[in-house]
Amino acid sequence: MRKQAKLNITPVCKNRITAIRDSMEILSGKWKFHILGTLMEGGSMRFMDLLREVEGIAAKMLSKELQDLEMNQLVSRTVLDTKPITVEYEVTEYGKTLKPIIDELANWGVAYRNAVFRNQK
Amino acid sequence: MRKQAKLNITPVCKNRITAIRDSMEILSGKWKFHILGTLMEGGSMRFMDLLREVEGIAAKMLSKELQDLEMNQLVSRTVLDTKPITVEYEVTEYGKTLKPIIDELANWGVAYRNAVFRNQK
DNA sequence: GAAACTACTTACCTCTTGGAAACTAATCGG
DNA sequence: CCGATTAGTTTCCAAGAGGTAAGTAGTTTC
Repeated sequence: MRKQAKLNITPVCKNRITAIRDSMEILSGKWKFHILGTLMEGGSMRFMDLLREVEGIAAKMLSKELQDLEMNQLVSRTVLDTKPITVEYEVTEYGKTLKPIIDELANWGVAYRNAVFRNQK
Repeated sequence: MRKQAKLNITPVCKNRITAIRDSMEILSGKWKFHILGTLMEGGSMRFMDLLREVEGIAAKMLSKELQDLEMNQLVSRTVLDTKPITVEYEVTEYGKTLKPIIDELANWGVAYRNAVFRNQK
């Protein structure tokens, strides 16, 4: 008799894995969490503000990532009728549902820093 | 007088952003969350089990990602002295501190699915 | 009229990610 | 000895992520 070695994880778990894949597809890339994190702190911000605040990002990347986020309704884009035209970006109500993830990510990163720091002392 | 347009986000926020970057560097790539999620469900699993359970991953990728995770002490590797040699992987106690992130990610992904489903109806 | 600021876009190029497939090496069953 | 199973490694390759730099276009300021 052949060894079966099937674990057959429950459907619930399969859904979990699918859910994780969905989330990560939407939030993939080097900059999305940074942009969202910054926007959540700063409220509504203009393009140039973000370019200055999100350290190291290039205009091209910022533009592309903002488009992605807008497409997924996580961020809203508002063109203001000011002297030199300005555009305001804001995290949508829906985007704010990501706050728990971002907070957990930030918490873990802080704890990681502390752990590494302690170990290297 | 030149316009200053400096937001000067607080140091607290800078740390937050740095923390997010740290987390994402360790957890980057297409498969880390999947592997961790699967291992958290399955307890200790062997290489071939993971290869079967983590849908779509290739041996090369699984091997590389497991090495990364082991290096960061998120997963432990134990060689067992069995007839055909087997290797068990397990999430470490430290790795388990990632559970909140993974849970939030899964929750959000489920909610996202539901939202899309409702909108497309 | 030149320079500067707004918000981008475009072109080009490089480096990394990740997939497919084949190969290694040890051991066991028949 | 052959084939299967274990846990990988190696090689080759394609696609995409992301960086640099320059260009576009409208408006305001000097």
